[in-house]
Amino acid sequence: MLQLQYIKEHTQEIIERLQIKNVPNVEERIAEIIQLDEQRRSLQKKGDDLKAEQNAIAKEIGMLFKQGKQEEANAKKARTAELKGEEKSVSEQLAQTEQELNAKLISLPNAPHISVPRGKSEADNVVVAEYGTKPDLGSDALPHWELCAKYDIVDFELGNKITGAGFPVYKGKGARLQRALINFFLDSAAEAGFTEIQPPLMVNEASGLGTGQLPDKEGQMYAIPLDGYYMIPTAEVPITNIYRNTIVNADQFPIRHAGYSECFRREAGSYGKDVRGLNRLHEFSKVEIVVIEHPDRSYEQLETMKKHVGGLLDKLGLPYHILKLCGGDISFTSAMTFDFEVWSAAQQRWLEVSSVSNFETFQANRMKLRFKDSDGKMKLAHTLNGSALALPRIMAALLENNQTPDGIVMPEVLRPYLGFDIIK
RNA sequence: GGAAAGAUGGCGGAGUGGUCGAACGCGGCGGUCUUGAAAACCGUUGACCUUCACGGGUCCGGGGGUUCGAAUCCCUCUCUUUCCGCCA
Repeated sequence: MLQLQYIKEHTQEIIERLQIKNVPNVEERIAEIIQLDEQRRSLQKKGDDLKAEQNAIAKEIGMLFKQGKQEEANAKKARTAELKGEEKSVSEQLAQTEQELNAKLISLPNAPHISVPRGKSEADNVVVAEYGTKPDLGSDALPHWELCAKYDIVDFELGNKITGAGFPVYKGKGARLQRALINFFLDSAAEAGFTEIQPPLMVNEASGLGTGQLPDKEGQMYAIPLDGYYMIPTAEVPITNIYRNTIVNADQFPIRHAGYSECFRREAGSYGKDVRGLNRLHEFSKVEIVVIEHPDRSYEQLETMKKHVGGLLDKLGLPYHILKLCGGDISFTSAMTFDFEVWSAAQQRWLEVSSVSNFETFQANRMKLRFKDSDGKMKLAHTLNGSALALPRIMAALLENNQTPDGIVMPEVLRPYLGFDIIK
C-alpha cells in the first residue's frame, strides 16, 4: 500500500510512476483518493470537536455530583444526548469514508521506481547482463523430464498418484541432489551474513495481507478454510511477517534473513510446455532471502542481493542472464524487480530461477513495519526479497546442461553435499 | 476433543465506574559520581489521527452494548496459557 502522505506530497511523481505500470485512469484514482482524504479529515475534526464537548460536560457532571448538586448535574445531561446523536452520525460517515479511502488505497499497486523501463509484457523486459556460455549438446540431448525417467530420479507419475499433477516425487540421487542444493544455498546465505530462519509453512490471513498476497492474489494460494490458514507460496510471507507490527532499531539495519521452505502455488490457468516436467510445479523447494533496510540504502541492498544470487549461479556453472522487469511485467507489490533466468540447453529456453525485488515501503506500510530514524521520527522501513534460489528449474537446467553419454555430471560445488559426482 | 484461567505501554505487572494514558519494577535515553566502566543516585521515556502552532481526539486483544462518564459493568468474537485426553 502506498503512503497517503507521500501521494499527497508527490502527486505528480506518483502518477508518472504508476503510469509506468500501465495503471488505468491513474489521475482519476489519485484525485479520488486525495478528495476522500480531505473529506475524512473534515469529518474527523467535526467528530473530535463533538467528543471534546461531551468529555468536558461529563467532567463537569462528575464534579457537580461530588459537590452534591444533583439537579444541576441532571440538567446537563440533556445536552450530551444531543451531542451523542450528532457524533454518532458523524462517526458513521467517517467510518464509511475511511473504508472507501482504504479500499482505494489498497487496490493501488506499488509505484515502480522511476528507472523501471516502460513496457506491456515480458517481451519488453530488458536484459541487463548475461553470464556463462550455453553448452552445445547436439540434437540428441534429452529434456530433463526424460532424463528424470531414464535415471529414475524424479517420478511425476508417482506424484500424480499420491497427490496430483505438479507434485513430483524425488527419488534416490534426485532426492539427494535436491537436499544438496538446499544445503548449498543455505550455507552460502549464512556465509553471506543472512540469519537462517525456518518458518511455518502455513500463515494466517493477517500475514497474507502484510506481504500483499491478500487480497490481490487470493486464488494463487492453497487455503485451509477450516482453520483460516493459507499454505505459503514463498518463505517471503512468514519471514517478512516476523516484523509485522514492529518497530525495529535503526542500528539493526540491514536485517537479513534466509530461509528454506516448500512453496505451494495453485498456478491456475497454466498449461502446455510451461508446465512440462519441473518447469512449473504446485509444490517446490526454495531458499529465500529477505532484507529489511533503511530507505536510504535499500537500492544498494538490492545490488548486494543480486550479487549473491549471481554468485550461486556462477558456482553451479549455469549460463544465465539478468532481466530488469518492465512496468507491465513487474508485480503488484514491487517497485523494482530483477529476474534471473538460466539457460536450459535441451529445452532451448530460459527458465526463471530467481526474482529479486525492492518493495520500498509498500509491504512495510501494510505491515506497520517501522523504525525510529536519526531525526527521532517514526518511518516505514524498506523490505526486499529474492529467491536464492528456487530449486526445480535449477535442477532442470543442471540435468539438461550437464548430460553426457556417461551420465549427468554434478557441479564441483555440490559434490561435498552429494557424496557422488555423476548420476548414471 | 473435555475443563479452567487469562488478554493492560518494549517487557513484567498493578488497577473493578469519574483528575487513568494508566502505579510500581525492568529495560531504553540523559545526567551526577569515576581515569574508564560497573554500582548507586537524579531526571526522562507509548503509539496513532488532526493542527503552522496552541490545542483537540483515539487507543488498556477485536466488535457491540449499558452510563452524563468504562481499562473497570454486560454481550460477543478471536487468541493465549494451564490441566486432562490423543500424538511426531
